[in-house]
Amino acid sequence: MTKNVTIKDIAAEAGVSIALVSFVMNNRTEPDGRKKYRVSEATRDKILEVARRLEYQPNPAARTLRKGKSRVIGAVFSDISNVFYGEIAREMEDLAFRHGYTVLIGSTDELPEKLDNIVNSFIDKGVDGFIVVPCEGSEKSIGRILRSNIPLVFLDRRNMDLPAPKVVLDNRDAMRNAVRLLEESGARDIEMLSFTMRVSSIVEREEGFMSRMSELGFTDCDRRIHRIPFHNQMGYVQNAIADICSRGVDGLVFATNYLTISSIKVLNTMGIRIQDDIKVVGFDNSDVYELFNPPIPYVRQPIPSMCRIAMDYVFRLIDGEIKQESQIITLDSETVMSMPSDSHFVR
Amino acid sequence: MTKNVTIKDIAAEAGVSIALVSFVMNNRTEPDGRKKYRVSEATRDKILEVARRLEYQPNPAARTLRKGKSRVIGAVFSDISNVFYGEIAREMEDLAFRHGYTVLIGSTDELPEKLDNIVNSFIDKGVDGFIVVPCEGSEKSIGRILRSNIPLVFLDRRNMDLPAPKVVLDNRDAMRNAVRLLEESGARDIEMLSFTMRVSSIVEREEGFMSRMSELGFTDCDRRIHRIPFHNQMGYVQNAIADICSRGVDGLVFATNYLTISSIKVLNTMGIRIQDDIKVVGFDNSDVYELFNPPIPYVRQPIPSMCRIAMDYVFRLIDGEIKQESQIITLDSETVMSMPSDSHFVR
DNA sequence: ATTAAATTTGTAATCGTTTTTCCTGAATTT
DNA sequence: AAATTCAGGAAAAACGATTACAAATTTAAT
Repeated sequence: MTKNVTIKDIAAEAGVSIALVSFVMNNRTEPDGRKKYRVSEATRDKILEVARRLEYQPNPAARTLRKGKSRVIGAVFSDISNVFYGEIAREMEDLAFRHGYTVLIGSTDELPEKLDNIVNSFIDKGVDGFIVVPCEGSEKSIGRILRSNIPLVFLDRRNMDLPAPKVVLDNRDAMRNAVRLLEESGARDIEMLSFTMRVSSIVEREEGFMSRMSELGFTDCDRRIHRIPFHNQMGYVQNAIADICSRGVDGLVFATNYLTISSIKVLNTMGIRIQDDIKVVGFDNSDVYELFNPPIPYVRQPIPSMCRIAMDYVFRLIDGEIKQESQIITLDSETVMSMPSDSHFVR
Repeated sequence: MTKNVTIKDIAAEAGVSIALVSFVMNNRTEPDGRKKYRVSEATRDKILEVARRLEYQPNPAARTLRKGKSRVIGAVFSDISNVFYGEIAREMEDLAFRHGYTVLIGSTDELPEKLDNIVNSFIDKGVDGFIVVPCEGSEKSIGRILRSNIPLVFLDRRNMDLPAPKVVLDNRDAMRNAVRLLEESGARDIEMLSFTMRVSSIVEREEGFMSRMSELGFTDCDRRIHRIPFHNQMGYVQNAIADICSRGVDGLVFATNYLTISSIKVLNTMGIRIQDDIKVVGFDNSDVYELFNPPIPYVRQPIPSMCRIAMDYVFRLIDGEIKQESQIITLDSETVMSMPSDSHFVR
């Protein structure tokens, strides 16, 4: 806003060249012991003193322009106000900070146009790397990231065969486990609530469901999956649940946390006793599970590991330690039946 | 990464000067009808064609360096994985996008050192404006923002008498309403669960509680407030709730959403019937409220308005339309009592 | 003392845009 | 025909930092 202190001002004030100031400010240590810029103690101290006195703040734009790196990561999720992504964002923020990076966040609402806007905007802001949860129809925008040569890592979904690491849950196995939990608690007539959206996570969870169900001898597995549109879902959930209950289903699994929670609300409102009239297994953690007796078991994603691995990839891609190619990193889910421990609240 | 297309490449390819390219790319129209750059249709088209063909992406750092504006807002919250801040973040993201801005997010965990780190990092990244939920002891870091002449707006809290707009809830009134809801549902012996943290929102909510309680004729109002430390709170919540219940309290209000939800969980685990053995009113929205019968009423903050107003201030400060000075914008809370359903008790 | 080597510091190019100033030739006016 | 406009465009100076290279100075070696 007002005239900011620049390296030049410091140089003038300290009576040295700007190069020297730059050197001191960055305190470059000889990387390989070879000859490098050295500064006498005296001048170094004087420069530092002046910098402090004038409250020097290096200009990030100039630095970025020169170095070609902004130390900003762009994270593109479905919706940051969804706790699942909220936790991911939090984890990434912490990891990024430890590496001197910050995180820009964008929510797509599963709309390719929004994703496109965000991607363009982030490229325009000069992010050094992307972490993206791709929505349906986002191929074109993702292509732009690739062509811009900005490092890219996919998270949560791998529904595009592009040369980038993909950090995902073993969704198939996760849903098989969910069904198994229901079996163990005595459910026999099990169905699934899912989205029509064809993204890998959803599709694979449905596959896991069908896989286990056919092992159990069911032949109409696909008919046991109820798919509702992602947008304006609440009405559809009500209808689906009403339909499911009318047919005396006694076990229910869900493709996402959102479906789980809204279904629980609907069941509750309808006066259907959860874990008694119908058994359910949740997907992702939620505050509501432990309000039931017994608590609603659920399948949990290892969010910290997912984030750590994904961020590690972007950093290494940015640093040029590895080159970007198609690879899939699959993480195991955890099934949780007891109450979460207190440590859950400690950060 | 690889050589990016610059304005210079386009100029060469189109056989014009770089100035012309810049002019066309920014499509500057004469601001006051005075003499300005004029470009013939032909050259304009050619430049645009070349730019498109070469997939030109303007370099944001260079632009920022030249213009002195980054079009990035820094948002500093307590914890982005808390739904309350998640919703705020989402709202801000949308508003920012409409104005061509993006949002950097930082979580302080109510720790002044973390806030300090975030603030420094954001200043270093060159944000154009700050929206901050200040935590205890963050005066020094906030001072740095002020001295950097970066526009600043406080959100949710106003516990610092500094020259910046403060967009806050009418916390006093909100909590008076919460108590009133309890009165109406028949509670007589009402207490409050709060944090030891002395930030304005908490303090004012406590004041509201005491204000209404003394109107009701209670003289020991302050003794009716249980304050627990913010960090590692779960154990404290358990103790506090146990203590409260042992004294036959029949109504309970909470200073935050976190306290509400964890208390509900504890009460539930202890086998205490909410709205029956003890009546509660929640603070901020939550998925859990409507699982009870009748649903737990709550006090809601007008998040969209808060964000709209706060963002409006930063934008106008950035544009120099207004000058930064101390002022407080107070918003009214809403009390929500959803319809009772025919659901059974959650237990 | 003289020269070579080592240490400290300055010069200038560069990163990619934006923006002010100025130049050219043609059209219009007088 | 000379003077005046004006459209269309080029040149160059910023913006603030980094960094290769050269220059100056000190120290060491003979």
